[in-house]
Amino acid sequence: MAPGPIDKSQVPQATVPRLARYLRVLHRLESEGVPKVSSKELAERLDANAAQIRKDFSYFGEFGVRGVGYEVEYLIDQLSRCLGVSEKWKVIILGAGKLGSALARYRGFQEEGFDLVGVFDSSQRVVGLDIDGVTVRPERELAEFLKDNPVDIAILTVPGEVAQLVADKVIAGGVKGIVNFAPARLASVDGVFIRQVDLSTELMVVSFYLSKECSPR
Amino acid sequence: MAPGPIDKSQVPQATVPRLARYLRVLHRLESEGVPKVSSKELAERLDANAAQIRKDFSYFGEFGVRGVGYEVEYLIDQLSRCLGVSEKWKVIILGAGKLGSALARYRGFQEEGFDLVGVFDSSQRVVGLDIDGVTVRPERELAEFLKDNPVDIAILTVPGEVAQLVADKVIAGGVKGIVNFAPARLASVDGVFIRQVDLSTELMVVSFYLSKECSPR
DNA sequence: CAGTGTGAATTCATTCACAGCG
DNA sequence: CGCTGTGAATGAATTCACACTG
Repeated sequence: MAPGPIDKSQVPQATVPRLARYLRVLHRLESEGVPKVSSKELAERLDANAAQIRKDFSYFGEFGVRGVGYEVEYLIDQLSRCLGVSEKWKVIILGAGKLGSALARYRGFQEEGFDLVGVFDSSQRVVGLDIDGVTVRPERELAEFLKDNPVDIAILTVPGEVAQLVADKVIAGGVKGIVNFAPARLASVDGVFIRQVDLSTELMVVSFYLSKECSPR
Repeated sequence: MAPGPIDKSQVPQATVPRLARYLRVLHRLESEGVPKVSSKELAERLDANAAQIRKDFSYFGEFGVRGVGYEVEYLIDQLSRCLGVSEKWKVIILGAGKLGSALARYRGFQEEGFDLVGVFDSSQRVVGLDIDGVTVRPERELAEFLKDNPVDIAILTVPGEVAQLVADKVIAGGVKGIVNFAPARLASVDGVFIRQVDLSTELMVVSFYLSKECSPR
């Protein structure tokens, strides 16, 4: 498989977040000094199906050695490249409330090729604050900032009512990817990838499975 | 359909988070004073497929009127009941770092039947702090707290290294649902529902779709 | 021979299309 | 008539099972 550049639209959508999880486990294995791993061992760590893991890899190439398994370091390199995390992405965070500043400090982002270059907020109360070395800027400077500093990805942690407004601004400024934590569906735009993350939905999913039955009426 | 209590294991897993999103849109419609809505109108608001929405509802009952549509208020009641959010769930948050306290303050949780009854942290630096009326308790008091105050759902916002440890403690204390924000897969336990939420995975998914191709080697 | 890579089989999810009802 | 509710058709994702290789 994979005799040349891969067409990403051929990769099942469900595969993509799994690749990220494989990568995390592999990093852990690497830090434990484990040199190689089989799909079966990976599957146990992830409680997943070994065939699923192999198939997921197969969309991108042949990364293993038959009868042996996968070399951890090599597999990390390959998956990182496939996921695009070996490139350096410029990221900004819109909204420096609790969630925004939690994300700004989150180490996982910085470690995986995401370079936080700005945090913006419209409230005077937080503008000027320093979050782990990044100063919170006033939102009215956003458009100008984007002119001078091309940004790839915007993380939206603004209130739902202004999410679409802010999204429009960053898209106008050339941002090509958005992770939206605001509880508001954003209008889709050609050439811009939008990922919706819904914290309260997660709680409701848990409550669904906890409430034992659902008697009608 | 649905002549009696519904068997939740019959409901497609993909349906559950969608119900939560339907509910949010319906609440918005309600606050706009809209009395009824068709599956087509809902679909437009959500950019989803109208048949999908009707089918999702059909797992739980017949909520609409043929030729007319759905009464907004009635539908909210029904879906809330199906999702279990009309029950009152006792929730604790483990880990009062930035993310934990962001979630503690998040209004959406409180509004939808989730009652935050405690926040715990192991660090002296945050124990005793007040987060919107809830005091951060020392984690060593967790087991005792759970004995006196039954808790349904635990939100884990602790570092990945201690996530399993903390999860074991809350499960021992009778918690039946966990939303885990720590980047660590938790061992599954019978009778305990665990939902993994992965913030850095979301960023990687975006980076995947942004990086235009993935040339091998 | 152990473990990958992958067609084929299966399961799960979405969408279509229309009968049936208010 | 218009819109729901739902079997049937399609499509996507997962799992099986085994040929193949180092």
